[in-house]
Amino acid sequence: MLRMSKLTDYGTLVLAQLAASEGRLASAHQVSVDTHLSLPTVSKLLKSLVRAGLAVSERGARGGYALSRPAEEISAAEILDALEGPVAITECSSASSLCELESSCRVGRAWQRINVSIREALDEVSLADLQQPTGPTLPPERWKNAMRQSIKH
Amino acid sequence: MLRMSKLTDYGTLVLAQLAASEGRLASAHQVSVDTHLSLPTVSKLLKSLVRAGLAVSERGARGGYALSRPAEEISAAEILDALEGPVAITECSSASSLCELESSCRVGRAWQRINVSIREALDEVSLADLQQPTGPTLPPERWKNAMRQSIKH
DNA sequence: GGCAAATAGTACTAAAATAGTCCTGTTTAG
DNA sequence: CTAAACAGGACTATTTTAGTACTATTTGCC
Repeated sequence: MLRMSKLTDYGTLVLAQLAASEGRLASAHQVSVDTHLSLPTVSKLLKSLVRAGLAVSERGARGGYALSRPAEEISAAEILDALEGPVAITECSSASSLCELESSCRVGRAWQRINVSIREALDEVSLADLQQPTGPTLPPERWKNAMRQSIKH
Repeated sequence: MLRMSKLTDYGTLVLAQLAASEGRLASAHQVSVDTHLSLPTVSKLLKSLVRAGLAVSERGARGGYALSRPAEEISAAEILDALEGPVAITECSSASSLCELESSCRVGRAWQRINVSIREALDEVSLADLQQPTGPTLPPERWKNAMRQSIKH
């Protein structure tokens, strides 16, 4: 269905929460309470985000997490990269013997072009945009459509 | 990793094969041989494609499959819709109680905006484009980059 | 110094989605 | 009437994902 995993979805909430905490450090526990996500899950996500460089941490008592950069400078593409690895529509059309067929390799390349388009779209949206939907809004009809699509199945 | 399923990848090969057969009907067996995919898998895919309206079938001896329309008129978006259901980055940010937090719902909406961008990208590429990579090609460096991304992990 | 509050890292389990196969039925040309 | 071919559904195995638990390390504070 070309969807991102739940963890990535949760991760966005966690990042949004950190963004809302401004300069202060937020503990995993605090984020867990604020987002209504379980502590182990939040903890796991925060660790990944630190490793990916989107968040910074301080250890010990009074420690916690914060964004490594302003929300405006964190793109949706980076969030996906951090939590599900690099965006890649196809897996290079599967290394197997298939690649001996020209047609298959051609197909693989074309999907890669699509991949680039998607990546560009993701690069243009920042965490700040994800928080504040006061940006350029779509006409109601299109919203409804998009919603219906995402709901059924 | 925001990738499409293997079946969708295979499905593209199958469609490309049908496109290559021009007006003639191709049997599932023939497509299986040409694409190097197993017969049951090809068969399953062709059935889905017919149900989705991308291919037409004729039953009985001498029956087989063909595209329902010229390859130029079949978009990548339709292929994904047919084989993995509607493209939807998030699942409406998961129906649960989370939606009571304003922040979460906001986040959900923003992902939907990204969703629309992706869909637009997918609408612009046709099956014919997927077959013939002689379209506007990207500079080598970008290709390499995209490749590296899709290979590792 | 020692305790409590934190993060870091890793390993494991359970659940869900995916891929792949098989079987049984129906259609149709020869 | 038989063989070739599609239609539909059910089932199994594999893989991925989600979620949890455990242990180690760091650091502030009394």
